[in-house]
Amino acid sequence: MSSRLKDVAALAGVSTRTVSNVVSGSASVAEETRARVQAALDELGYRPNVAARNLRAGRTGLIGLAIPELYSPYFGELASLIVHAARDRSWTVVIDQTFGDPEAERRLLDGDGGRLVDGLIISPWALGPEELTDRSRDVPVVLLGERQPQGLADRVAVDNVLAAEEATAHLLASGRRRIAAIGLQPHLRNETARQRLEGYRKALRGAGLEPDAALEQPVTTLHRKDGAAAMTALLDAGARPDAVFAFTDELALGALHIAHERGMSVPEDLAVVGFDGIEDGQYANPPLTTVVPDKRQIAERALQCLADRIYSPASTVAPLDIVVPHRLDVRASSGRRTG
Amino acid sequence: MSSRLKDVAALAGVSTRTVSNVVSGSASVAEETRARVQAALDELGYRPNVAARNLRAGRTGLIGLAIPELYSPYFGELASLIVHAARDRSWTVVIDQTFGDPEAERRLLDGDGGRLVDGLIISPWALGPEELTDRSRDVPVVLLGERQPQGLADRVAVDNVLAAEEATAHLLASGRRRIAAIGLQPHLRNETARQRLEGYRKALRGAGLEPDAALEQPVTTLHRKDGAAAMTALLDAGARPDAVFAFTDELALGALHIAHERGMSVPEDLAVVGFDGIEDGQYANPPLTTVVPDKRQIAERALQCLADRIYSPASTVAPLDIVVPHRLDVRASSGRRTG
DNA sequence: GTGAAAGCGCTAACAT
DNA sequence: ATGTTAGCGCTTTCAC
Repeated sequence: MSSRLKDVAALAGVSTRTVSNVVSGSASVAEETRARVQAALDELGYRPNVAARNLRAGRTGLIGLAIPELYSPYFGELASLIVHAARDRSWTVVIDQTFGDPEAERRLLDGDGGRLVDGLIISPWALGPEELTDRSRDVPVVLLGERQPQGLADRVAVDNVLAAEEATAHLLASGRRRIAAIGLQPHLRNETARQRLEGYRKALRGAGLEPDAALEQPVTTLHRKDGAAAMTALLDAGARPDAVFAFTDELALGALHIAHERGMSVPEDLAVVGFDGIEDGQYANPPLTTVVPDKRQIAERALQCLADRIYSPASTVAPLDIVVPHRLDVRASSGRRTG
Repeated sequence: MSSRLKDVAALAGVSTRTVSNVVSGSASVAEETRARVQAALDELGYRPNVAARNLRAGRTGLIGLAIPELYSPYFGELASLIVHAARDRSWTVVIDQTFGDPEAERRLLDGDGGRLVDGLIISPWALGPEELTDRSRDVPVVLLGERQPQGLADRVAVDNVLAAEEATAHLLASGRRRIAAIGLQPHLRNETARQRLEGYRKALRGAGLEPDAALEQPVTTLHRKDGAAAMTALLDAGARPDAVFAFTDELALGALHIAHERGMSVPEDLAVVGFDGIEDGQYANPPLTTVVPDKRQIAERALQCLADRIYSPASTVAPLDIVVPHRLDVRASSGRRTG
């Protein structure tokens, strides 16, 4: 079926060495020979065998991206940026979905039965900081979001505490006082929700308000339906919030949906702020105010970390803790109250 | 660094053959030997070298998924399902984004400089049916959406004409008469938009209406912003539609957004129907009526096609043209008009 | 500038 | 049941 270097060499009447040189362009080849080889290459429609190349090179040219799920807008956007940026570095991305399963995360960190990838970017969900530790460390790993306390891997993230504090402060500044937080995840070891909660409480205290447990609503996962359920629970419990800070945009959109269903007008009766800067938010009714992490930079820096570790395996540079910028995009959902 | 079969064999005092047998579990090994080998395996933290295995097997265990973009909800959901279903078949998916670039699509079909994947699932965007033809055909290909007329590849899709006809008929049934179509793409060779337009017109004619060019609005790409721009153009041109059939949900959501901005109430002043069944639609205001392709089945059947071709390369089964079911999810955005 | 050949790590055909 | 070894297709050292 497909032809090998040897076939091309035979056809061109040269050795495989020469064909290899022509293909890679590395060493110099006499012009006349090159032309003859190229003709043979074209005639046979030669395609290099990646597996053989990899075996030889000791690298696969593949990097892994492990995210909870691909279908949610935030991870979709992030994955898109990473796949794109990886191509610029001649890497191909293989994507794994963990669906928040700690076993799946552990397995991937552990190498997943086979050294398939040269590096791994993982966005942990179920695993907490200390569990990110004990792994065989065969390939470089970059953590998205979570910090690894013993410093066993590079890490790229926004400043969640600060961002949440700013989002909450923005609501406070528009005169809101009963600001609900939607998105606590006490059942997970994951730090992200904890940090956003911390920023939220910090802002409240900074404004002289004491956090009210009745306004802090946990969720199971981070989808629209969870935001809707949380909002429903909040309202049914009589919490009477005048604003909501949701830890993700999807949660915010779910909450928004329920607010409409219940006849509350946004932002008059209820201001809503989300987190993630997903595209949907701009087209919600009203458009959603949100904390926008610089996703492009997350992708870029994560790949840069991987590149540094992969191409300088001996490097003893201490693990990096990279904080990427974010901004608060203020839109209509958190406008000043008119009522 | 990482250990090879040979190292394990040396440690356990057996041959590589035996270690290989233990690892793969294929041949029978004496219980006592197995235990000794297993101990050595564990001690060295052995991980098989995928590249070597692939080279030996003549397969990579990788399949390619080429889609226009990963960040849009429809492709995100589809990719998620395909990645998931691939894992069930012990395949790993490498994702490529073509961003609607015909060159990128051609390159991927052509093998992309190296036989990296065992099979390719591609959702063509810029390339038309006839251009899908001339390729080296090294690995099996499944086309999503587009048909390849010479029958050079399997194809999986919904019946676009029928689905569009049903969507339009649904709007007609609720008394709409000036139904706009948003999503024509005359600049592309791609068949999908053409088929949905055909179904739309068919339904109109079936109701005794003549298609009105002023109500047929082209778009450049298929995002919310394009839907918004198309809706704006339609309204500014004085087309006065009483309903919109958008060829994708994202277009529909963009149109919905503008309708709200212009103070039109949905569905009273304007009914809206989309296509794709993305999750966002359910949480829109009002929730979006949409044609829902059975995406799970698209993923499943596409992988099945690939599996059949990959594992029976000699098979002469004619290329399949698989039509997966769809349904119309009627939600509030196309409710009966009250005005 | 080009050829011959070793070897990357694995599996399986061929031995015993 | 287990050892020995050829060979998957490629790159590259060594020789000329």
